[in-house]
Amino acid sequence: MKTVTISDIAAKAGVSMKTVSRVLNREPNVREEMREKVLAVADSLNYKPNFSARSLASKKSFVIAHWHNNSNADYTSRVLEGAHQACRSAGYFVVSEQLSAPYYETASAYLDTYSVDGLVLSAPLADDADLLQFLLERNIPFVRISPGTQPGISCAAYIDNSGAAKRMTQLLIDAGHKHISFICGPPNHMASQQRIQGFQNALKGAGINCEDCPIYSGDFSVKSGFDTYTNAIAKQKQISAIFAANDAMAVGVVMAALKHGVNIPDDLAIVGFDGSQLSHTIWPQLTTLYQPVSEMAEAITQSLLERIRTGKIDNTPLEFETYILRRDTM
Amino acid sequence: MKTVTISDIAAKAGVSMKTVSRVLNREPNVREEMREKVLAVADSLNYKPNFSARSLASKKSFVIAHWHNNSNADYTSRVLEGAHQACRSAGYFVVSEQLSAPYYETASAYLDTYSVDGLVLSAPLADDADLLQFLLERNIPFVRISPGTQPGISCAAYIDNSGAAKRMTQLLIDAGHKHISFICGPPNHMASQQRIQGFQNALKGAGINCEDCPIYSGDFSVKSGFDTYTNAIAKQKQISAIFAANDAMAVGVVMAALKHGVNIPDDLAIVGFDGSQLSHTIWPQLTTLYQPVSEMAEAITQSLLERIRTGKIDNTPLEFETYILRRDTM
DNA sequence: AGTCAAAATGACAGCGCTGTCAATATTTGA
DNA sequence: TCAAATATTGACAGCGCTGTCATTTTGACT
Repeated sequence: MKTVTISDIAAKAGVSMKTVSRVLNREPNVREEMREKVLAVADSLNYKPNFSARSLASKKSFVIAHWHNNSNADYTSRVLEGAHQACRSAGYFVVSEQLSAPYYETASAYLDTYSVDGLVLSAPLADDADLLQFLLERNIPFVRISPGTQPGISCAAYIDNSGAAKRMTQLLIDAGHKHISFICGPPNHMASQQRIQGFQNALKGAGINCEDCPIYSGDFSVKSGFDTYTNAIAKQKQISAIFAANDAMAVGVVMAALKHGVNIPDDLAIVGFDGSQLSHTIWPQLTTLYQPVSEMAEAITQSLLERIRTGKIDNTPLEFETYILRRDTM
Repeated sequence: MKTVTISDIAAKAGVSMKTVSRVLNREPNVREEMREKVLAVADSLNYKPNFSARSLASKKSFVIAHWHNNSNADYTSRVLEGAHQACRSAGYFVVSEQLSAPYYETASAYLDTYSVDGLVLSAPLADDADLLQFLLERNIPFVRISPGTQPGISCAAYIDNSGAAKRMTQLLIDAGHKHISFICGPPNHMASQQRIQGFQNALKGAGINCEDCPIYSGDFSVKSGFDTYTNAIAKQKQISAIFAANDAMAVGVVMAALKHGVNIPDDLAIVGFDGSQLSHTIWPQLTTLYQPVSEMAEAITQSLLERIRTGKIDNTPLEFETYILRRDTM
């Protein structure tokens, strides 16, 4: 089966190769009738473009890399799914890579070997200062999902962390809780700070004494939630609800509370933040806040492709809606 | 910064482009001193090969696709990691794709658009008869991880399911359990059948009455483990241990048992099979059987690359060792 | 030294496409 | 109506590499 090339199309349509190329690449300055004729011929010949040739001639790779340093495979796979979705129609490949520290060195080695047209960075890698500076210097297009720092240096997908945390806290308050503990993530993580902010706003709005609502910090791992409950919260019997800044820590709290024989949610309500797979894998199922990770990834990847195509930089952040998934733990 | 090409190397080394190409591609029939000189010059010029050009000229894509239909992101990410590992040194890309049903149609559409040199299929996709036939017909090199059917049609990575299940069962028996229930996976899944086999072998070897040890079937999901315990096992007080054919179902059992107020492991021992991330995320941590998924993927990918490079087909299965991770639930 | 096969090397076309720039067609405006 | 401006199209080189096949070198054996 002979490969069909644009020169075959050109011959059959009675135009030049370049015109065929223009049509296929949606370039401007082609008459409508020409476009239609070429498209029809291409279709009749069952033409499939050759990426390598395109890539060689145009010096683009048609590869988008997704880099992460997140051991949460569920989160990563949702990001990847969205990125794929965006790339499929544009004819781009996505390769997903778990980057190892030191990030910018690994990145540098990677980019020496493979050529990529753009990068999708997901949190917390999206906040690695060295890596960001490196990418900026090398002038490699990148976008970020839920970065916590340096807003404005790239296009990014966000959720309203503060607002969402406030709504979640309000839910707890409405249920009558007055002693609510919050477990936040790493202190340098802006998203976590924003969630604390929303938590405290809700408390203030309801006239609840912040001193009754201690804040602890974990590291976003299941273990840190488990340990925080065990070491710090278990003995404080007046605390009737715990809000963890992500699902993994919330699950850790659930597990630790279960171990202490606590009745969930009657004696202790627990809520998380993420809408992760894990949140409904466990029993009791976790009440959490759903983030549309896959949609965020798709949109941000689309904007990356747009930037690559047009060369125009538009760093307007994309904000996404979240909603509470109310389940067993409150 | 001008791109360094093989013709630059050729000029500086005083040889022809073709000789440089031979050296760079490890082709035979190059004198040792020539090889060394070329390599030295390439290094001094900091030469980086151009994939597109190579690909265009050689009609290879240097892309390996990993296809799966597994919603278990943890498992998939471990496979991907291994595949990456194998491809990195060979200069291949890996793209990972969740294939949607009907598989062979999606596959066909995918291969019409993208060109790939080979495929890594992970279970249960590795057992889709239509897809396999399609790949065989199109003569696309592929390898499989833990296939349950049609051994011999491709190179594959295996573990000794029966032997491993036997060892795990023996552990339970040695701890004094005489009423052990087994939850298997989908009946057409050979790995699951082999695990049942091993379970029953151990029972027989210990002279335990199989009728005291009922077998139920789930679908490898957390929910099916949860439901099986709740609907079928909970009321059988004599059952003192449950062996689930994978971690997800075992976790479901743990969760359901927790919900029933059962004391684990004193009143009920539970063991899984996989060594998944999930197994140690929950409390109590699950005793499980570790499978070296990532290593399996790496080895099998290596053999795929070998087949692509040499054209030689060697479908000798690769068998891997497993070991029991003993934790809280038994 | 001479012969011949095998090993090593090189010349060169061309993979399929796009960028550049020149050529031609069409529209605009006076 | 005609020149100038603009839109559309085409010719062709060449992206960096490998496959093919011809040529040269080497080594083994008379």
